[in-house]
Amino acid sequence: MLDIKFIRAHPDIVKAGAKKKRIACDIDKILVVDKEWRELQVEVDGLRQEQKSASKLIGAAAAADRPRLAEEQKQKKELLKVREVAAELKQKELHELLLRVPNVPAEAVPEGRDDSENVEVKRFGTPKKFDFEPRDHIALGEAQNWIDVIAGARIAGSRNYFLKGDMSLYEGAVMRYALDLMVKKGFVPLSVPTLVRSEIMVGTGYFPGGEEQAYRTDSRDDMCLVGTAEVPVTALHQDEILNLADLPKKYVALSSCYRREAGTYGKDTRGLYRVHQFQKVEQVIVDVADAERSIEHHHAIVANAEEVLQSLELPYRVVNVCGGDLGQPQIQKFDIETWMPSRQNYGETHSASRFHEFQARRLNMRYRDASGEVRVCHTLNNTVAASVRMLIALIENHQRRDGTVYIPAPLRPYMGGRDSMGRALA
RNA sequence: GGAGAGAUGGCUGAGUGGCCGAUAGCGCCGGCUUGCUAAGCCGGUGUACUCCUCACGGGGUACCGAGGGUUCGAAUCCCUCUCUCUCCGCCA
Repeated sequence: MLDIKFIRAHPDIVKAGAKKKRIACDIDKILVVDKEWRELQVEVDGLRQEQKSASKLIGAAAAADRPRLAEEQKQKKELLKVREVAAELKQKELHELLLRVPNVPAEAVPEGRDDSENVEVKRFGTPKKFDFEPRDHIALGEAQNWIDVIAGARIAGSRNYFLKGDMSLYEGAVMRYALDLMVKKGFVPLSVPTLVRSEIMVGTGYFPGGEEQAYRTDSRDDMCLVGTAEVPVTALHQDEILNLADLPKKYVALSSCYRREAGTYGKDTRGLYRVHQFQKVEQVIVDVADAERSIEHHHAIVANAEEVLQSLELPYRVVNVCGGDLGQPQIQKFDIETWMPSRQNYGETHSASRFHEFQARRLNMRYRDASGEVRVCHTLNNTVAASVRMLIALIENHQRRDGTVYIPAPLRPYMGGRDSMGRALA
């Protein structure tokens, strides 16, 4: 959420930002509602003041006079009540409008309509040329009895799956490797709730707007399954005023992630590229409101993810996501796309977002700066490793002619020291 | 799931209808004092919104878990909800 004061002072910047993101947003209406609300609030405050001072006089008055004075005061309550209700409704209207104002994208965000206009900023490694016809992860997984999408669909519907045998272990290996790497870098590991209140989804910027993408329980509980550990981790310090000395907060969390993938029928239907549930290790940083530092953090969390991919010998590229492909909350986003032979293309495996104070303001997450002033924090996050997409990249890129799969060195300790898995196929 | 107790400022903890945005202690900040790793004394110390002011600063309103209600007036009384604790039951 943007600061209403910022919108008042710089409506043109906010409008230009929304335009760059291709998000419709009526800023002029917000300014009108804001003005109306403030006028009502001033009136209500004045009426309350009168009412309070009158009440004090009644308290001080002789007992005999009180009933008469109270009766007089009762008459005056009506106007106050009417104006209070009006001010409250107006404030609510303003708040709901503000929740939908997109964050202003950074200068460095390229212009563009959709992901086809994202700008590649880095490429690492070279897609391997196979001297045999490589299998895609499904063919390989089914042949090795590692993946069962038929059973997944039977048990849980389409876009669900079972990982079996070594693939189940391999998923754990990748996750644990990613987690351990981040802990070595000083990130504090967290185990988090994945079923959260709706207000947390609002606080992190997923609602309003993203309701269709989240699984929700029925009205008995009205809870939401998170699509990423970013949600509970970022919200950990909701409503707190943090100590400057404790910042930055760096967290890493492994969690299950749940996504409805509404509106994706017919897209990525084969295989495990787009699924409803997966495992992910996520990195989150909460720090002071300093744009330069946030940019440094942004580059650092991208570098952390690159380190994972490089050490696992996977070719990838980094793209600077264009305005039209940015979500409402981000000020800038870098996606990392890893080479996937079955797609003959790079596929998104990581997403590094910088939010400025957008999330922290919604979550009311603040800190006291060196001068004692209370300020809203900045937040960032990035994937470290997301399970099925990483597994796709790993087994497709590292497959051999005979159907066995090479295990990169960092994962071997987590796989009983083996450098290969799978049996030779005919 | 049943019964009971509770939720107050950074922390501890008073406060059962007006003198309470809130006693006190701790912590923190500033100053004074004493030559001795520390103590004492004095003062200050919440957040948000808003109005006035170029500004320094000042005024107003709201907030005692959340939301409603009663009342001229609510931290205090009533209702609902959330959370915490204790006991019982059930259970991974």
